[in-house]
Amino acid sequence: MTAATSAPADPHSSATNPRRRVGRPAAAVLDQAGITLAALQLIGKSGYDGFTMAALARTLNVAPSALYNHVSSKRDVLVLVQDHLTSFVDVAAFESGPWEQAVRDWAWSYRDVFSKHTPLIPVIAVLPVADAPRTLAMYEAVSAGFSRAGFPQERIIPAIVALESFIFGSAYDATAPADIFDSGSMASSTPNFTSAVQRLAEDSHEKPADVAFSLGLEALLAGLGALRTA
Amino acid sequence: MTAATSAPADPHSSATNPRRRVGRPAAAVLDQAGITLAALQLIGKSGYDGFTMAALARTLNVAPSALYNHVSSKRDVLVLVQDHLTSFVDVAAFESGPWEQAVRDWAWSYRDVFSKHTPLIPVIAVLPVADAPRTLAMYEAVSAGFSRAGFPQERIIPAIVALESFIFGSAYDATAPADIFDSGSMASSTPNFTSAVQRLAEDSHEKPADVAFSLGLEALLAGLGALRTA
DNA sequence: CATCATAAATGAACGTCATTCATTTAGTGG
DNA sequence: CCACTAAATGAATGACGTTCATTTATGATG
Repeated sequence: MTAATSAPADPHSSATNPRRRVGRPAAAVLDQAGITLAALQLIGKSGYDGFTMAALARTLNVAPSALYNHVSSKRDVLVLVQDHLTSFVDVAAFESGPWEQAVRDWAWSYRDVFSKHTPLIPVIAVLPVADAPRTLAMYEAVSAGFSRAGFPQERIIPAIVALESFIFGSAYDATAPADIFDSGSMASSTPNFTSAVQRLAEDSHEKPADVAFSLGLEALLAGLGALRTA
Repeated sequence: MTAATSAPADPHSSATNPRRRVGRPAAAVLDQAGITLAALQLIGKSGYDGFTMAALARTLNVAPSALYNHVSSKRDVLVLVQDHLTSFVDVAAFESGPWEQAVRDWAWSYRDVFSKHTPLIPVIAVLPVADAPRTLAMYEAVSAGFSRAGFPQERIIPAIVALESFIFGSAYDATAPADIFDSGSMASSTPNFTSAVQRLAEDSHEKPADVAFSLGLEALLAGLGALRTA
């Protein structure tokens, strides 16, 4: 039933793919950068459900086992993807702009990037920074910004971690279905909650996840900003 | 190699298990509550890696397929577990105490419960509240507390969502390895970050995750509290 | 130029899981 | 007493991640 079964003989066949060969190719077909880009494309096209080692190998015209010459596990690929995505997070304003706006830019872009990649969050959250150079570079830029803004050294990391925790949680929230708060048949037994949900729906035309993110971020900005020694 | 293989014949055998039978037993062996408790025990003993439908069935002296008469998928079991765990989250103070302390109690207990169950977070974050009655009850208690504390109706849900996002993200952070911020060989190229990490380690004797959680929570309390109309 | 170690690919296993299904059985309502 | 049905079995299925023996082109070495 599989493709391999229906085209059994002749591994040199150029009918299926002119570039397919056996043994070492003219130049290495694979490397980590190529795998990362292919993974990113595949995820974009098929989502994380369709993201399997077999599917990834297929887009690279390679056998699944070939991938293991360049990465040691699927998790490894996810780490590569994560680190690549981090380069799309906007830290520019930390170099010059005012602290509050820099954090705003950073936080919104960080959330937006990873709300499309929530399956990476369990990976990031526990990943030693040394394993992801671009992620480390992001932390350096952010830390520098906090330092310049007058934060006491020992508060910088906790403040960043707190913001990041909020961002990761919010990335999940941004993917929640619109009717997540519909209490259905139990509405009558939860009057306070139900009326709060209704009032939100009536009053606001923005996406609920954006309202919550904005509210929380501004609260954190105000609270954390108070730590600065001007 | 499996137990089934090594004890092939006679399903009525009482040697392996005196209670094992074929067909409908005197009373149903399984129900959702029993499955939930068994799942919780299994997770406690073997973690989420060891939590498989086969392992769950084994602890219940039942074939894996039998579970599917009571739940429709493994995810279903996770939802049941999640809802059960939610009953351990402390919402008592919302009924009487001052708002700030109620939120503190709630947030810390919420984080503590789910930091031991982070694989549930992707499930919770996207789960319609109607599918988890105890979770819905928690929201009702919290909403009531916010209402009583003088929050405008349309801000209650966003405020709760913001707090919850922070709590979920912090639950992940609480499980991170201690050396997560060790920048290793790249330390010299990230001076700001590295010195901030060092200063934190020197100054604080508490767990870094707790410092960050406290810092973020107090900032959110201050910022969100300002929304109240006394 | 011959040879040789090696990087890098293949494809055929494996083992683990969740899930499905035909079948069997034992209570229960008519 | 009988038909219905809830609830269990265990065998089968199909993904999927990963391993491994094997093969081969390539570049370095002599």
